Amino acid sequence: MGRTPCCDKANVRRGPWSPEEDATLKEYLKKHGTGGNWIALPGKAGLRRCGKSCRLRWLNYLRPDIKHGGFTEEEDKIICTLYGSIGSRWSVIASKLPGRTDNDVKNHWNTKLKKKLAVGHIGGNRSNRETHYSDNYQVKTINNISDTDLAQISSSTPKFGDCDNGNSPLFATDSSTLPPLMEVISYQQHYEPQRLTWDQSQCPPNLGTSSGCNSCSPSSLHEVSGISVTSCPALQNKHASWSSSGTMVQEDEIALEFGFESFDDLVS
DNA sequence: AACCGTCGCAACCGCAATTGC
DNA sequence: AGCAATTGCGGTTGCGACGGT
Repeated sequence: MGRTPCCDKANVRRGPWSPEEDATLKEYLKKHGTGGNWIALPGKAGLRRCGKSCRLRWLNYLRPDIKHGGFTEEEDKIICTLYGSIGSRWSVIASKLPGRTDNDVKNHWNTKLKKKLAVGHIGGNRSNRETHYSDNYQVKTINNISDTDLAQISSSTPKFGDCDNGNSPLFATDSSTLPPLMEVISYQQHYEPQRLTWDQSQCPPNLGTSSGCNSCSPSSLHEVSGISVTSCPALQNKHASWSSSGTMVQEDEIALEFGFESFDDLVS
């Protein structure tokens, strides 16, 4: 027994939506709404589409309040900042950007912002970290970055959900397991940047979630604009830097990694 | 003009979470 | 409580547009 498919794939259309299909779906939703059941909707609306496909089309494209393309600098900053705080929770990030969908934000990140982040990253291995944080700050273009590098950049982005009693490499107290690049920029109420380290002693195990810290579990992320380091006791150490060598990373270098000219520019 | 590589976006896929029975 | 159906989400893929050679 496998999982029951959401629709009969042989009998549904796939690929790009035609204007007629768009109009049909729009018209139906205008008259009837979703009826609380997307799976049954295409049949009722006379569309040969999977319910999931209808839902996606509506949410990402047909909704009247959707903005497409043309992300502003302000939106870029918000995305970068939130990504630095919570990682790839696109729906949460999108909820802070009126008219933007999670798919839009995700695409924008993958095609534009990630590259901004990658610029300035020196290699994926730890031996290069000293170089990266030295005075001779080097810029590496996206073309020179391997998938492994990017994966490491991505995986090194701290997430509150990764609060796992210090076992996560992201927050390990053992500097040898620290990721190579990212500084943690916390999305505090006033976008106040924070440098964070992991204080294992402040996040006791068995607090009620499998991750060992219910203060910073994903469930606390519903209202992202309210996130602050104070939501996780283990993240309250605000002053230490995150660098295996102990070298404090210059604020403007952080901003550079996001493609901004200065740290003030990033957090303003 | 033809080819090729890159980019950006829409759509799909599969899994986890939620809901309803 | 347990199961199936449905929804939500993030990662990935496919493809057309575009620019460079």
